[in-house]
Amino acid sequence: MTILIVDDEERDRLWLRNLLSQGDFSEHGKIEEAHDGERAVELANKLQPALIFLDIKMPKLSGIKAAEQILKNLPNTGIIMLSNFQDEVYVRQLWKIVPPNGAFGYVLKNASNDQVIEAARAVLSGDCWIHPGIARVIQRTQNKATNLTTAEYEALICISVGMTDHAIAKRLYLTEKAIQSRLKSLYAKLGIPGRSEAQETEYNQRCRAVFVALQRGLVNQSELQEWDSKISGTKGVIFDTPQAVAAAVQEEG
Amino acid sequence: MTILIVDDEERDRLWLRNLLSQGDFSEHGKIEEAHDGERAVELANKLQPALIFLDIKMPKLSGIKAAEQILKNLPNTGIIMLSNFQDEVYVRQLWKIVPPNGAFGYVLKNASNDQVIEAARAVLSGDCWIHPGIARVIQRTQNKATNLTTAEYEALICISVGMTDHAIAKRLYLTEKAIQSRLKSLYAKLGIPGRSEAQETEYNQRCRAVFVALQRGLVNQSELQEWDSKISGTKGVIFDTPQAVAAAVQEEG
DNA sequence: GCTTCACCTAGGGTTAGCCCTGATCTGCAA
DNA sequence: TTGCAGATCAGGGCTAACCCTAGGTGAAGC
Repeated sequence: MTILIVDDEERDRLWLRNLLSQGDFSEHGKIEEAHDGERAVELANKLQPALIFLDIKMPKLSGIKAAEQILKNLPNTGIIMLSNFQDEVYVRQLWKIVPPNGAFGYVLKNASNDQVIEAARAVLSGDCWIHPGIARVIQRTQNKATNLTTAEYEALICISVGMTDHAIAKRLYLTEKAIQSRLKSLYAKLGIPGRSEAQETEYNQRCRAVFVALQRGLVNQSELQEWDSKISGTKGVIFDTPQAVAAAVQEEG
Repeated sequence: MTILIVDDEERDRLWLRNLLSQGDFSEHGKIEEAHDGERAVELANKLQPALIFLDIKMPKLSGIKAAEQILKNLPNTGIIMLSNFQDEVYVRQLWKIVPPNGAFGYVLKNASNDQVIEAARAVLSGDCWIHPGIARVIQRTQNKATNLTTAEYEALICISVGMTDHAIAKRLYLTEKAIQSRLKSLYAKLGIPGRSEAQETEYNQRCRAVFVALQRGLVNQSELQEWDSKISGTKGVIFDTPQAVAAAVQEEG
């Protein structure tokens, strides 16, 4: 049985390797390492490991995207994601790429040694193991009242990088009114009181929404940076929503 | 010579301990450990170590505050701060508490082993060692055109947690016009174009300012969380500016 | 003394963003 | 088919947030 450890930080690779070799995992096989996502995909296809530890934040190819490519060829691979943060963004993304009955794990990097071992065993025997710290995050992504639609999520990202309603509307091929409508329901789901609620505490909803989203891990710093360069750098469609694609095509033709 | 390692993560303590014992640091003394800021201050006063490694983000007492207390009693202690992020907030805070000619270091946690050793040697021989990654951050804190005043920084924090101009003014015992004035110069220093500049890209300055500040590390997530609870929880003065204190006293009396 | 600089204040104007109602269209399910 | 729910769009009202100019204060420095 081969285990693949993928992380760009030497310290973390070392930590996992020591941990795993203390258990009985390495008895029947080897532990291999990769430093980035691209190499991880290569090695996974070559070695067909039973278990892969994948750091999320890596150069070249993120852990999420690497997992997507690996699972395309080898859907039975057990994958354990490693993350520093309990970010809802990542959980959202991960949920989309794992096969319905696939076994995967999600452990935070401050996990105890026992927890990592536990997660490894669970995934190897076909179960999932989710770090307790992000249990409520998962729940939130499945609760209808708090789970954001793609439309609301788009709007959130746009205001987070500082775009105006007008700029967002142009970007998404919608009217400003539509954006305001999206924002309104976004604010509601994030639980931000409006002017009419006459609360004690006054909020600038727009900024408050960004703040709350940040605290909940709906967006995070490095994700936002990517979005910012994507939005300011190029022209055309950002999100692959049907309307946007249609409008973009129509405009060019 | 005694060395003190302060970090709430076992993995990082282990990493440092191994690293230091490989060098020639532990020959003439011991390496001690602490798990949080309070314990660090205790141990520092008791052991009077020549060198202290301090993680910034810790429970009970942050590394910055711990350093402040330690340096009060033992100004000649060499202190090396450890941080995950190259955040300008921390550099700002640190700059205020270190003695003018004190020796200190600032290393990021993704530093190589050699860099840590190098930093330790430098600080022990009375020099400073700053991680290359934050060199430009330091430069920015000393550049007049980009360095924020305390007033602008206050305003930045307030809009970052989502307060309105009105709420900020009430909180800081100022007029809304004063807040707007602060914000205006803040936007200028952050390089955010206004409506009048008629740029291609339109920005909501308020949100954009938060975004830029976040990317530069002028504010960060955990800092903002603290500010938020401080602001929404209590009434009265937030920042210790003279006017605010005076106004608060006058109001009560 | 004077100058400089950072900061607060003020007034008056423009606009973006939030609020409400209501209409249209879609897809989904009873 | 009917009804329900969601998303989009519209118009009109309101206020917070930005823009400009300009005067006043206090501290630091020549």
